[in-house]
Amino acid sequence: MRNADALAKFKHHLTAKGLRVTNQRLAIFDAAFAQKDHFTAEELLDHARAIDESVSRATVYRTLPIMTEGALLREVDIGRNQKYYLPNHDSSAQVAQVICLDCDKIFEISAPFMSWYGNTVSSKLGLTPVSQRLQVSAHCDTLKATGVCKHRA
Amino acid sequence: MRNADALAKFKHHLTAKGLRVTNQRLAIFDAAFAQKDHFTAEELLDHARAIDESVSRATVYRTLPIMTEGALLREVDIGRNQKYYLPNHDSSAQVAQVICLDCDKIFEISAPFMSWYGNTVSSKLGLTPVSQRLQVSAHCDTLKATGVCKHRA
DNA sequence: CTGCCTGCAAACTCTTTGCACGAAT
DNA sequence: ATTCGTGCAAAGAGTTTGCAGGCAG
Repeated sequence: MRNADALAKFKHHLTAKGLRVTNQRLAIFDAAFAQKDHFTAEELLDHARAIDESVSRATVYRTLPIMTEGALLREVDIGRNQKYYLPNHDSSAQVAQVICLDCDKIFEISAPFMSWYGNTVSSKLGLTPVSQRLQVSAHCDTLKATGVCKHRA
Repeated sequence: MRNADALAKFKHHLTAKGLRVTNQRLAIFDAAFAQKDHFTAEELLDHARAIDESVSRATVYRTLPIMTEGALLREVDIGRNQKYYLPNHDSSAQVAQVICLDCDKIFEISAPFMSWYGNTVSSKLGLTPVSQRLQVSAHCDTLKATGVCKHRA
């Protein structure tokens, strides 16, 4: 999804929900879609403020769930005390995360079989799956061998 | 693992680490292993205090990582703002969680294929897997049909 | 006796919320 | 003109930590 398409989708999502298209929300959108990697709420605030200085932390926190619900962002919770987000360029993709414990990098990996698993297990319990998470925490081989984690930016 | 075995393992883990066997730690252990289901730190505090009134919140929070590291408890993070724990009766088991969004119950499900997945994906990235999490969030079919979630205790 | 362990309360981090002002429709 | 959105600062939840006294080894 190109940013222009995503922007149109965002505006459509807002109006469809009876929400307003404000400069702050647009700045937050732009800041989010300029990121190449996962980001936190605080990082998003910094970047959004670089675009529109008036953006406040509260508005970032209020906008993130709106964008997540509209499938513009994906929320990634890896069991730390803060959540990570990333632009959702393909909302149909089933993805898992591999987290490098040495450099803290999060890799998004295609995992198409995940939904099969969720359906199988849930149906046995009389449940209908809504979402799934598959995460692998791992150590860096290169770090162990050479003392440097090759993934570190 | 029967509680007596677990208790021996706990004491052994403490002494092996140069940690002391205190009444508070034993009360926390007993409280944890008396639970039939997942519990939070706060719930554990309540139960531990029923055994030894002197147990403080701080000691519970300081003991939980010790027990987790010693494989006496398993820590389950389902992306809420608090962690859940449960006695780790079989530390070799690969388990996934199915979370009922209607009654908040957490089901532990055997998922022996998880390690295969972790190894496969990690090796491509030059990483060695340490741990894995597979979680399915789901809605209750019975609730939808009859208005009552049959899993609710 | 030594030094780890403890309870208390304050601190911390991330996130949410009440309020009065401001802006989108 | 209405009503929603906003920034600010305070509150909130869960967890961690500094300190002075207490108990295990």
